[in-house]
Amino acid sequence: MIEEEVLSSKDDLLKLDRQLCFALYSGARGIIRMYRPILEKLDITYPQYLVLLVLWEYGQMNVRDMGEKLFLDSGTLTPLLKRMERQGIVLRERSIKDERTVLISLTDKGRMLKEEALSIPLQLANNLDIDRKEYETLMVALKRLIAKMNL
Amino acid sequence: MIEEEVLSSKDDLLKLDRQLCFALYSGARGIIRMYRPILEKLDITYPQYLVLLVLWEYGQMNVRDMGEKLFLDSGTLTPLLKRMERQGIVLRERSIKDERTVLISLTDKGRMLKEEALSIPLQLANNLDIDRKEYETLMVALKRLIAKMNL
DNA sequence: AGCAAAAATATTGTACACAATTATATGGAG
DNA sequence: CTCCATATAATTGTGTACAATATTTTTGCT
Repeated sequence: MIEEEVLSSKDDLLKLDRQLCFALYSGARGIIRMYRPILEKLDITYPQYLVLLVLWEYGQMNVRDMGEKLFLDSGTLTPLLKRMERQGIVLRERSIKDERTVLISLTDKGRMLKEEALSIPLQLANNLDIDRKEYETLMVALKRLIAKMNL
Repeated sequence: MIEEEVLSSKDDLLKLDRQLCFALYSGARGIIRMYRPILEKLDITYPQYLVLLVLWEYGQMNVRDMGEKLFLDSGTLTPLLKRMERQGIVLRERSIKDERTVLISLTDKGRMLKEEALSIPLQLANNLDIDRKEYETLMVALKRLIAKMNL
């Protein structure tokens, strides 16, 4: 009996239930799923929402800096930003100072979306039924983890 | 001064730094990025690794049950499992009892991969430099959150 | 038995992610 | 001033995610 437990303990490390990464992975997908119906009303996806968050907070920015904020590369951002440009919520223009860079900025439509977005954080918090303390605890733990990764 | 702070507090809710979802999203991607070089040696991706974890733990299973374990639908799983079949690590066969279902099982190659995978959890824990306690705390918090989502 | 509804998987189409490569522009060494 | 290493985006190719739809099989009902 005891031997059996000892023997099985190595296998336990591979149980799905014990995987921190799977908890993160499914947690992220789950919460993005909760954003979906809300963001659909603004006709944007979650990664597009992240781009807007950055632009609302910092204003005009080139692709590289945007990528540093979101941990995304040009392979992901270029087509994503082109879609947002087609929808008329951002502008993409080559910098005159440095023709290598492309500056991303908000259109009036993009700026106006912020008004509609102001209520989103609260909606999410309500839907998740999470209190301020639990929120902060999880946030701190996640940031400690992220800090340890070589992003 | 005070007014300004009050006025800006609403905006703060939209700051990237305050988004639990972004922390989850980038944390998940960051940790999957740490798995990549390790899983590359086994010639599998992270979602494929999850499929193997399920099969190693539970044995043969149909697509629906696999999807319930991983929160993935057939639209994602079917092509993923076909790729794994081409690589010779799983078998896909229509059930005789119920021709609607497709049973997924491990090949010898798939079973043998488990031996190589046994060291992965420890490698990850080391690379992340996370201790048992912090690990458990984060795990509990994440599971509480996931339980509140309607997956 | 016969048939409509439900169940399981597959397919189609869109949108990320990301590695690897390409194309263009800049800046500095000689 | 020229050339070359570096920097920045874009492109290409592969692999997920997921909504919506289609296909096939089973089940429940009369």
